[in-house]
Amino acid sequence: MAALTIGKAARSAGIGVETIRFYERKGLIRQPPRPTAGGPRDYGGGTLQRLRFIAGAKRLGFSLAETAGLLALLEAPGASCRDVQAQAKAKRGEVQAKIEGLTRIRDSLDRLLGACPGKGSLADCAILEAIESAENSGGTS
Amino acid sequence: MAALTIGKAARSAGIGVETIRFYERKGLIRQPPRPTAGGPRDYGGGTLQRLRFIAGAKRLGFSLAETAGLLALLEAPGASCRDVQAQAKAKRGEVQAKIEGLTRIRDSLDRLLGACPGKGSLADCAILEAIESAENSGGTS
DNA sequence: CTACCCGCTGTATCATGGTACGGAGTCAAT
DNA sequence: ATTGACTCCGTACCATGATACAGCGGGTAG
Repeated sequence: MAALTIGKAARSAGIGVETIRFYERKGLIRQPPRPTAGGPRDYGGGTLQRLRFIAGAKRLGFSLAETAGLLALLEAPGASCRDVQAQAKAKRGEVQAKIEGLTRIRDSLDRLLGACPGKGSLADCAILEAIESAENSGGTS
Repeated sequence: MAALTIGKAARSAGIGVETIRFYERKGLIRQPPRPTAGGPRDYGGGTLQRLRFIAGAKRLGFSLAETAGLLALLEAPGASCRDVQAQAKAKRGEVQAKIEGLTRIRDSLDRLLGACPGKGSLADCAILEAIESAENSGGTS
């Protein structure tokens, strides 16, 4: 396993060098020690794995703080699968709520697009009128 | 129409005083002139209407920059309903794309929740494994 | 030998949408 | 007369997730 410099690790994880350093500052990963022999730090092994984990969690909608929690679980001695499942369930609920909010917004837009003549002066624009009178249903922004 | 101070306008529009000043700094609304007679500025009439408009646009998912565009249309001499409709259609597309991305995320979470035993040690956790190997489909975050 | 890329470090900046605070002035009620 | 509520103004700060840049040093390629 050839030593991975930060640049190679970044490319391998599909993120930027600065992003890795940002994660270090945020405590998501530990900065590898400088080799006693000098030279660049080694981002291979567990560190690269953690970087990939962060990328994967991000794809699933986890925030960095939540991802940090999952990473902490990974290292907790008594952590169980149930803990992870609870996090995933909570996230699923959040995502579902966002979907519902956005769906309401989309439907409102559809309704307005249907009601708007689409030509002529602004005075006849159903969309602007609706925004002004603000009788649209609220969404989880 | 009794003169609306900034505080009353804020309550009336359901936002904070600081938020109104923030919108002024951002150019979304013009700061009303100080009355020659002294005393507080008057946020009634068109200004309050604009504040409500901003709140309505926000509920429909428009960003402040986009809302500024809509407000500019409201004042443009030659603006037509078609311009507004184009913005709304574009926003609908964005919202739809976000919904699809989130739906993929939700489905991934469902799949993982189904595959995960939900008890036992982390070594058996399908969720963590999946995050690490990152074979989940990407989402529009 | 020099250019150039890379790593290392610290700090600054960006976008987004606000929120908070300090200090001064004004106004009405007690 | 003093308190309290409010405005006004400027500036600073928050979270989130990065991104950029300056300045130093080492190794390699031409």
